[in-house]
Amino acid sequence: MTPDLTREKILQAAAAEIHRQGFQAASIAHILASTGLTKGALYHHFPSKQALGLAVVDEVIRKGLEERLLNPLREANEPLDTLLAYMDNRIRELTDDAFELGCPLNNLVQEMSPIDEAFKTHLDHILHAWQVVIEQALNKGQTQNRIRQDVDCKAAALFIVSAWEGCWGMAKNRQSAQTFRSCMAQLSQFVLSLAPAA
Amino acid sequence: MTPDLTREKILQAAAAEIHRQGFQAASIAHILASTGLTKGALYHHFPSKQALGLAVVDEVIRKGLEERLLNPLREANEPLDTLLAYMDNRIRELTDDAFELGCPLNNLVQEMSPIDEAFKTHLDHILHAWQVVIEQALNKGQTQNRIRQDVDCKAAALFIVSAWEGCWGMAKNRQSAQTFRSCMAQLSQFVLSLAPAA
DNA sequence: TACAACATGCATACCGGTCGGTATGCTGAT
DNA sequence: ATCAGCATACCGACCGGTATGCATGTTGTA
Repeated sequence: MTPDLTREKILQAAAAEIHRQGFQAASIAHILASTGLTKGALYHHFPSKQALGLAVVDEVIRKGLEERLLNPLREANEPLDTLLAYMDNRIRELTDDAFELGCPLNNLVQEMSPIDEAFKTHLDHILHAWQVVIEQALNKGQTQNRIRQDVDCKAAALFIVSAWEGCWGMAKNRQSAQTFRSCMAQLSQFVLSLAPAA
Repeated sequence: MTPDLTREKILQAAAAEIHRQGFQAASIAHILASTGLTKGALYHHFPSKQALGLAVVDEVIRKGLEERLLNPLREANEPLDTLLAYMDNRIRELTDDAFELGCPLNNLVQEMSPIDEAFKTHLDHILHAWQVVIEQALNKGQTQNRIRQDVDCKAAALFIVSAWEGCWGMAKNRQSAQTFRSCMAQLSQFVLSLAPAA
């Protein structure tokens, strides 16, 4: 068993525990119990619980979003279609149990941003990257005349990300994929309402 | 000092502590220290920490929302104007420090809904009442021909509440009233986009 | 009206359990 | 012989909750 694999096991277990309980309520003991490792292993690879949490943010949450959404959007020729298609995919694929625990990113933002500067910074980097990617997608849409020229792409992108997380939050409370579907459909309508009058 | 006043002091202190730290991280000792009271007082008026939290939800958070928004909307002749005016008021009046801690309702929803059934139920009652009030405002707007007849008022109301909380969440992460202003302005645009073509 | 009996409204002291973190020891590879 | 890679044992701090004590009314009874 290589050291890197041990580190990865701890990271994944921590990500799952944090997703379930939140960061503050996440128990080091639970994380270790689910891996079969002990504190020696954890504190060999991570100096503190906070460092472990930040590693989860950067190496699990951020990486996941980059791969699923941000990179495809950056490389797309028709990013507007890619964005709408991705929203549509999420609507169809995510099931009820996905909303039991909510969006890992949104969860940490709500919990940690006001009480931990480092978390706030790392999380905001993700949200900002997300916003910028959507903003550029809207900009490209403007050059293609698929978005009205008077639209403030930066503000619209900020709203889209915010509302997206808001949809997650509502679906999490209802624990209902149907709620998420309905919400995201309205968000799609908002994006479409940015198009020029037919 | 009447018993009711003691209870109220505990409630307010608990609401503030929960707003700052979240429910799970909220410390009974901190709450009591800020009031000058002791555990005897608290456990005389509330059987448990959970009961105290639920009382905060019902008697502080819910009551506040009812008085500020829900009741005025229910009684309004032009609820659509009342809604837009309220959103505008919030945009202008709330300052940066209001977003340091975020929306008390949204905070608890994100933290407690997945891990405590009682919290989930009580919080969902508030969200549902909020949604219904907005839905009825949109319905009234339809009878007044200020909202298109093809609009799904229930779905639109659900999205408005979700996005509203999403705006809070983003502003909380950025700790910026300007972010909230920009976001809520886009939400206003969404509401206006439900109107018939001019 | 006088006094006992009792309940209300707290304060104080204490409990077991869990937390994150550390100091130390062992083991195998280099 | 050294050091990375872990395991084990232990620590003080804090947690929510409880048991008990003690005033201050409030009520029942003669």
